[in-house]
Amino acid sequence: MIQVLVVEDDPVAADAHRLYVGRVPGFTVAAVAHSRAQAVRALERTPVDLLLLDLYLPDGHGLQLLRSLRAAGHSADVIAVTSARDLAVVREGVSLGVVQYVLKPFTFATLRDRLVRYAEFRAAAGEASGQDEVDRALGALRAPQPAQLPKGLSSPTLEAVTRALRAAPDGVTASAAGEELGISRITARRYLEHLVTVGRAVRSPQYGQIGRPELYYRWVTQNH
Amino acid sequence: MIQVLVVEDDPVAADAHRLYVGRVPGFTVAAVAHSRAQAVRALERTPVDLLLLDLYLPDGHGLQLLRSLRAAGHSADVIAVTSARDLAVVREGVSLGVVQYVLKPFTFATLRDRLVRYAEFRAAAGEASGQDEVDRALGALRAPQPAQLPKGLSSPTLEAVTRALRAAPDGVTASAAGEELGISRITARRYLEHLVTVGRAVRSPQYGQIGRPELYYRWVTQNH
DNA sequence: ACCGTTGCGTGCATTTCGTTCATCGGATTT
DNA sequence: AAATCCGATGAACGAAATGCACGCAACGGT
Repeated sequence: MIQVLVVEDDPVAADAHRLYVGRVPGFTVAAVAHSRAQAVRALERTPVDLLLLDLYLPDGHGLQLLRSLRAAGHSADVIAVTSARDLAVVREGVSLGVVQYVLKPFTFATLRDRLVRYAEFRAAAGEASGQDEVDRALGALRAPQPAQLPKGLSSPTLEAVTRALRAAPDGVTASAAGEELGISRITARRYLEHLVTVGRAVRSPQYGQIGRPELYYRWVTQNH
Repeated sequence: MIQVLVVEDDPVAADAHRLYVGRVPGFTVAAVAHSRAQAVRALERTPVDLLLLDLYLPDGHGLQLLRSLRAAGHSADVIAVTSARDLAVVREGVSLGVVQYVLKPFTFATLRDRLVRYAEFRAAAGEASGQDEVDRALGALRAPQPAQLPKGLSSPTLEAVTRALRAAPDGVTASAAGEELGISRITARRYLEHLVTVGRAVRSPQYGQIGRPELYYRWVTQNH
């Protein structure tokens, strides 16, 4: 369970953040702080893995808090949650170890996405076999999430494909999905691939027969 | 011009890094340090935007240097250049503001790619209009290194074979690997041979029974 | 020296993938 | 109302990844 410290001066927003984090499986809110001083105290009292940090605090800037944190040797990770849109602040944050930067106002889906990505990154352990594995671990953090449906995809078809995929516990091939839905293999593949890039499906080759292996798409159950 | 401090104990490697960085337009080597102490002195003398930091130093770990750097309020960015493959170190580095992680040994193309991406990220300025723009700035640091596989090889299969190989401390034959993964001996052999040419595996014949000796493939743990 | 045995290595058939391009219908503009 | 554009789909066509078949190489035994 990842212990989270929510740092946010606005009581209403702080409460919302607390609720949001609590709704994401694998995360718990260890404490809520409304100022820099409170955050420091909370960090002394309880072990914290992750800070959800607003940058505008009544008694100082969030980056200052972060700097003193690092100076004290604390290595908690940080997701900056702020309305600061200055890219210089983003850069500064990165050099202080900010792993994600979420602009206010944000939806629950956005925050959840970032938290899940962070959990993925955090779960990486052991030895990396090569550069690619290291890159994948880092990439989990920084891959942007395309909010809207890419060009060429329509939501009714996406829903149909999603339904067909979820109904098949052992996965489906693009051809099978297409045949079942009365659409072409090409279209089915487009939507299945979309689901893969969004992280809702995984694909794995199925060997055995002669010829090129078939690609099976499987729905990935979101919750832990 | 981005001022770079190369920190690397091995004089040969340090020189190579110096030359590499110098060859990338927009980057200049401000100084070269062969130890933690030298690095600290160099940082006091000259302004530095970016550290090319080896993590194994004769007088301390690179992450220690980084921690003291942050404590001093220095906000230079860091690209870790090391043979340390422990993903825990990668995580620790991220929380200290490491923006890129390049495994040794690396080619000039790899380093150049990372430097160019970093320059892109650094060039971002002004106000972000929305979350997507922030994500794009951060995404510049992400490395979608396609890791160009030779024709005829697919990455899922390669991963599967790699896993099977790493799981067998005494090595495997192509036939055994194939049977375990549900692929043919031929395919297994293809991927194992690829791993040999890339240097991640070695093969050695196993005599003893009647007939032609079996070829055992063994994972090679790559340290320093 | 020869022979049987066993597994390696490669040309080739096979099947599917992935991409480019044309089509079609609806929305938007003139 | 005509013309135009754009977004979604499918057809066709290489290319790609795999397994089969077969020849050959490397060993122990006689």
